[in-house]
Amino acid sequence: MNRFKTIYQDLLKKHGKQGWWPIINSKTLICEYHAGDPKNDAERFEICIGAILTQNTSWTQAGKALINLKRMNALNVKRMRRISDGKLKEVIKCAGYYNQKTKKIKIFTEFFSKLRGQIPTRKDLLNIWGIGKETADSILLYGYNVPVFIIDAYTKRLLLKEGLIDEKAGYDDLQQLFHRNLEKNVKLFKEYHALIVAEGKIK
DNA sequence: AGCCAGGCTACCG
DNA sequence: CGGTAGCATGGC
Repeated sequence: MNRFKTIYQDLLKKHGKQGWWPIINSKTLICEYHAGDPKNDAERFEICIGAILTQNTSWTQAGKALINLKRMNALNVKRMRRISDGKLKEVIKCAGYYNQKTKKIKIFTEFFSKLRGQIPTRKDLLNIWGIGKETADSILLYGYNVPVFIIDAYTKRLLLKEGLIDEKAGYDDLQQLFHRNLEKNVKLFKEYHALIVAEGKIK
């Protein structure tokens, strides 16, 4: 049993199942965690927009912005295209960086519409303005069930604390560590990343 | 009253 | 190339 697996088991024991990615319940307009795979393109689009909104922002704030969009029925390509930049800025304001995020969402929406149900490649995602490694990997893992391990600030802090990396390790270094020490299992990757965030939050 | 939040881009040397 | 300022609001 390697260290990466025991850390996972410890975190699972401590925090319980997280069930990411949260999806808005259409009736209650509440973000729910049920750990199901995305059922359709609408849910995938919602996950992608949520991933952009939560960049360097707490999910509490990103979720509010997402619900605002859901309430005005703008969480689909057709409506998102029609909404003005000014209006979009207004409703996502609570998630911060609203000028940049408006531009990112608009650009991403065009990309998404051209996918027509296909799974995007990581390379294509990274070529989109506003989509970096963490956002791309979040979209792939939670939106499309592609087994890529997501690295974030919490992940680095955790591995540093465990003495498994040094300070100068970068995103790709950390990702390789997880890929080499765990079986490529989508459910495991989803839950593990969520648990790392849960652990990171409480301090 | 600061500091931080589930990053990314642009620009600097 | 690696390093870093700027983006912005809300919660604590």
